[in-house]
Amino acid sequence: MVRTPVLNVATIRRLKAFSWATDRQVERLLSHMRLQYVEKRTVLFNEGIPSDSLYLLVSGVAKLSLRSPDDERVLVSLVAPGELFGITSLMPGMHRAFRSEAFSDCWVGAVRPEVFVTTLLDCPFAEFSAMMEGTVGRWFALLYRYTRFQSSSLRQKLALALLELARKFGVRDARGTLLILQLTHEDLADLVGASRQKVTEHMKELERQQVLLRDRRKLIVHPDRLRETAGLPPDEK
Amino acid sequence: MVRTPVLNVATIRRLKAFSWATDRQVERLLSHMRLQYVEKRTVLFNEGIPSDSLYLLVSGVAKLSLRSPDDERVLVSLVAPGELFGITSLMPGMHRAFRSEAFSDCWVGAVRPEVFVTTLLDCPFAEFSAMMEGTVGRWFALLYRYTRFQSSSLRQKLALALLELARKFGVRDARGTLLILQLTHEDLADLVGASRQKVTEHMKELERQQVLLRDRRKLIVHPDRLRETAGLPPDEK
DNA sequence: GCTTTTTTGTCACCTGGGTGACACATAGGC
DNA sequence: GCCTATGTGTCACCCAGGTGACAAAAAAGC
Repeated sequence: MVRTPVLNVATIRRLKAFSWATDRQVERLLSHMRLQYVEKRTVLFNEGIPSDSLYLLVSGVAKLSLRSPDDERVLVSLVAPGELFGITSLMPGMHRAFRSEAFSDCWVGAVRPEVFVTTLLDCPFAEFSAMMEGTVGRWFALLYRYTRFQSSSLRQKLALALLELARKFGVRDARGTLLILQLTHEDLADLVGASRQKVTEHMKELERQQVLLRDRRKLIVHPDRLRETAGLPPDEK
Repeated sequence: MVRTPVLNVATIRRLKAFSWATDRQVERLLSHMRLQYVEKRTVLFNEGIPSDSLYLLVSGVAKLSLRSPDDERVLVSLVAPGELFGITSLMPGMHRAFRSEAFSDCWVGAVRPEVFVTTLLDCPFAEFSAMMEGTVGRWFALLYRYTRFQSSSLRQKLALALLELARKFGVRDARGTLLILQLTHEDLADLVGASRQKVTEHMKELERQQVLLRDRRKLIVHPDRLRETAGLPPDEK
């Protein structure tokens, strides 16, 4: 039998994440928090599902991970008691980036992100959320790329990096997506953490496979084929 | 001679980052924005310095990078026109995580983060900022670790990962910092993106070098020595 | 245009870390 | 306590990608 932990205002206020909140705020937040016991190895949420709750780890250890195309597991982070997680729920329309499961038996508190924000900050959730997207959205995208890098070959990393560049700097063109950027192979090498020479080799190979082509020093890429070589599902939207 | 770009309310509102703001808000923000021309290769800010401005890239391309201990450069991200960057300024007391320089000639707008937040969200900056730290702070720490991973050997990655774990799960102990966590070598391998076998080898070696020791299945680490093997400066605070 | 500098392409060679395989140690389960 | 499952330690072998070196091609200066 497991004893429900005591979750009172004083306990919460001791956490770094809430040290600046008033008693009233913490009280209100607590009244909206659903506390649940999660047994070791149980999955709390999976990658890709809509992100509609914010979690507070009360006790135990939680784990954020992802499964790469070739089924390698990447352990992104271990969550310590007192930490908030499931943070994608603070950005509009986001899906879970990582899978979360209990690394040990845990007590977890869940709140709706709207309640969390309006309680602690009293400003409309929609605005806060849009603000987050416009500011830390990039961090998130970067984190996503780097976690994927973890279990990728150089070729896949290049494809991943080029996809990101195409999203940011690409314009439609008869032959594909034109990157309006003068990138040297050395820049690409620094971006994917590889040597200049190997990048040259792989870029040549990608050209041969018609995944991309070059017009003088401008790149024209084919996003669909890039997704394929990166080992991603064939376009999500 | 370079012509100053036109920066009016209509232009700004077309950007994704501000699409949800009112004309009044954008107007007010613009009146507080210092516009500057930055020539290619010029450094806008360096890693480690206090973070007191938020930037909007008006035109051109900016670059976020970092220099690892062994002087390898890591290109973290290229910033496209319309994007905000220098986002650490939204978290309390943070220093710049990356160096930013102009990848091409750029026009850049700078605002104080307080003005940015209070104008667009009308809630006190201190609260917003504390909120950011408690929520996306972890993302930031992760991003930081992953960018460092980029140019590290397995040994260094392990040291980096163990340092992070020590910060989260460590308690002082006569012999060092005890990790209150049952971690298998496989967990560590997933965390640093390596094979279980090599992790075993390196852990043994780190034990031999007295960087860490094991008491049954609990780890006791020596943060100073870990920093050293990770190639970090000898403790920042 | 010509010259200098920067990029690209391609070698041959080396090494860190992945893989598979297996013996041994440890920790739970009951 | 014994048995089984899980974790650790250590091989021998292989390969992706790093390194250095150099030639050819493009760009940039002037």
